[in-house]
Amino acid sequence: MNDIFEDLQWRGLIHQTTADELLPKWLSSGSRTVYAGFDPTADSLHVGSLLPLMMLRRFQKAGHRPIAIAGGATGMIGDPSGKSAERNLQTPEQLAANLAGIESQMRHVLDFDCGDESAVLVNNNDWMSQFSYVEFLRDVGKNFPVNVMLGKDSVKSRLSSEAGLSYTEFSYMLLQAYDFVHLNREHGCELQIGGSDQWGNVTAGIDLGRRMLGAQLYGMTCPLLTKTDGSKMGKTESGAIWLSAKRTSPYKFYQYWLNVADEDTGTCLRFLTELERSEIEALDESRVSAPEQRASQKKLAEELTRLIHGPSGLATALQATEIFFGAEIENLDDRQLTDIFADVPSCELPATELAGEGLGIMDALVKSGLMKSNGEARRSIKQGGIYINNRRVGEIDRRLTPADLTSETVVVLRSGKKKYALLRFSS
RNA sequence: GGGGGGUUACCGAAGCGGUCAAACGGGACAGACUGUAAAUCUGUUGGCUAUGCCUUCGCAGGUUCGAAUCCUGCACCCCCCA
Repeated sequence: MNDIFEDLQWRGLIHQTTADELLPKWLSSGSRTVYAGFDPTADSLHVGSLLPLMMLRRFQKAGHRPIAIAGGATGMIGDPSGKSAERNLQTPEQLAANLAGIESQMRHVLDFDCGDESAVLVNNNDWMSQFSYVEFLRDVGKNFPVNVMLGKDSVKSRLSSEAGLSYTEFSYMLLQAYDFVHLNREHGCELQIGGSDQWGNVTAGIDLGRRMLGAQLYGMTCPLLTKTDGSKMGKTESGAIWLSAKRTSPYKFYQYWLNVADEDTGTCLRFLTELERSEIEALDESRVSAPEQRASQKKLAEELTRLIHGPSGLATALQATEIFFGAEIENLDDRQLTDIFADVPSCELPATELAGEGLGIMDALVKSGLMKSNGEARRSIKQGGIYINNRRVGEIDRRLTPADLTSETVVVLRSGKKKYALLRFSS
């Protein structure tokens, strides 16, 4: 059992704890059960969940038992953290499908089958839905002094704002607090971890545990993973970065991390990877001495892609990266191309188009959707912005023939630096 | 209800009878440079079977050899007075 507390501390992952003095000893003196909450509103987690997920992984590796709790019930109500839109109720089928998707992703990070320290995924709707309103008020609500609740930052800030706070949102902390009590009773869970914005909810759970069970529970929060400009990690103009390969291809996932700004990379390495301190410090150094090599970003992207998408996902991402940034495309088969160009639009054409004179390049560009009109295609070619299989096209009367097929049936068209389209010639 | 102003390409904005596919700025796209960054520089930015042809300047008509530009009606927007 290594000293997890010290490791977390130098990584900067400890924002606040409920027992600064006791916690290190408590963690190193036995196997504990730890939980963190996740949002089951989609069938995949996104990059924002990576930090708590890695936290659980660190605890599991240090010999503790992780519990991931999906907020099937609390997710319907909404944390009163300035969200404007009402949450929608999900059907039980949707929720089940989402949980299944999330669990399959968690399996990459957590070990669900290793005896005493096996990870567990639970859904708080399973026990919340058992309560009647009166029962909940009697068993749980009775233990919440309103003056304490009013003292929480999340409530105070909302009360003084114009938006106000609905009774439902005000009650949110009771639900989350009860989760902790339930997990303690059913699973012996004694520590809750979460983002620093969860502090109020975490401590509410600890208070409730003491009142209802007389139990000594602990809480720990991590800093939020944000970029230096204050925006959230994991968001791009085109949407969130997901952990599911279906929603975000391994290539895009890899590229996201490869493109992290220098200033943010050190934090990401500490928060999201398991690299040794010495290695991370060497990378910090490299960002000063040889920033153009971006060794930190490469390592970060590599570690995370391997963890989430496995060695084969990483291999695909690396191969795709090589191709997307210049390498000529050759010696690949349809399967590999399909993997690599997973995000790229493609269009089917009959193989006969290639026969005889072949298919005019301008025609091909328009049909692929890469260019809106012949005129645009003509311009781009003249400007040197069009490539076939990553080889620049020189003349506008270039024609595609079977010799241009880079695999059994595919020709790869590219406009500019990164815009690709596949033409599939089926017989 | 009365008076005035506006509606131009992706956006903003010139043009006020021919030389207008329409200045200029932004954006976007491409190229060079570069660290797959930022900045910078260059080019392009209605369509086509392309030194020409076609369709565009709120909508519908009209005047004229010729209209984004003038006239009439309609729609929408803004301002001022009641």
